[in-house]
Amino acid sequence: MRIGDAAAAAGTTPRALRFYEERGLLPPPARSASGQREYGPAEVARVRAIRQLLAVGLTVDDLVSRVHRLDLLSEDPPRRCTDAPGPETFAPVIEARLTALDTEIARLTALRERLARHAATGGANVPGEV
Amino acid sequence: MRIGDAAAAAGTTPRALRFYEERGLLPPPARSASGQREYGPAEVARVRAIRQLLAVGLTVDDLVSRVHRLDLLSEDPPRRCTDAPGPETFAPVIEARLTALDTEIARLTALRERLARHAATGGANVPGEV
DNA sequence: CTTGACCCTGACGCACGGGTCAGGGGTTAG
DNA sequence: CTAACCCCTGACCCGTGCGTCAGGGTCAAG
Repeated sequence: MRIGDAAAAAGTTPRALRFYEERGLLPPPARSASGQREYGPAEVARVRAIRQLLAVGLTVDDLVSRVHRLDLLSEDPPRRCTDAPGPETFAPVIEARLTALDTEIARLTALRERLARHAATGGANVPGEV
Repeated sequence: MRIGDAAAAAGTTPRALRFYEERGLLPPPARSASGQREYGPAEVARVRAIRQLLAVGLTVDDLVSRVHRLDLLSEDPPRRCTDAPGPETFAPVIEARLTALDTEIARLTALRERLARHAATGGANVPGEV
């Protein structure tokens, strides 16, 4: 499978695949004699796993730090009783991400409050920063 | 007053003042013979107004679109019964900003939910997008 | 006069996940 | 053989509000 089909199979674009590879999320794939990337079902599954984790709010760097666990997620039967703790390995980054999200949500909510008050009062004074 | 003092008086930096000027939020100030910017109390007040609006969540572009109303806000006695509707003039952008904030908050909240579920279930499947 | 603090313009950096050329080569059906 | 489509690498673009050099003039005090 060449990059276009692999990307389509994983629900993304060739550019994204090259990007993941460049960032170290995908191992350098096999190349055809003329230098074109060749992908198999395993890499497509891995890309799916990457996309799920990204969609859920993790960043590329989060994944890079745990890249060695990505394979565990790409396998169809989630046999997570082998020896590795399975997806829980992502717990630390997920925790951190949750905290960051909470902080950001709180910040935006406070901002929203202030903006609403600002609109209501006519915008004279806002407490101020430092 | 030169730029450093003006910036300090407004609670910001020289770079920010040049930036506002470049973006059209501040009119080009008077210059000394040697080309240095000269500011008076009026511009400092205007910068304060700009900073308040930014702090409240509006963007520079929001302000640019209503730049002609900034002067009204910079005056000390909020005489908003002259002829212009006063700060309410910012209502449209504030509305838009509130909507944008709500959307963003909702997005992050949903993300947080998904991430939390992902962590709880062990990260097997996330519904997916298109 | 010299020093140190301030000012000038112009231009790149940042965080994020790719999008979008540009210029050149591979591949395959008709 | 050729059109039409795919792939390659390298490099710039987006949005936000400035921060931070770089290289060079200006100003006030000692």
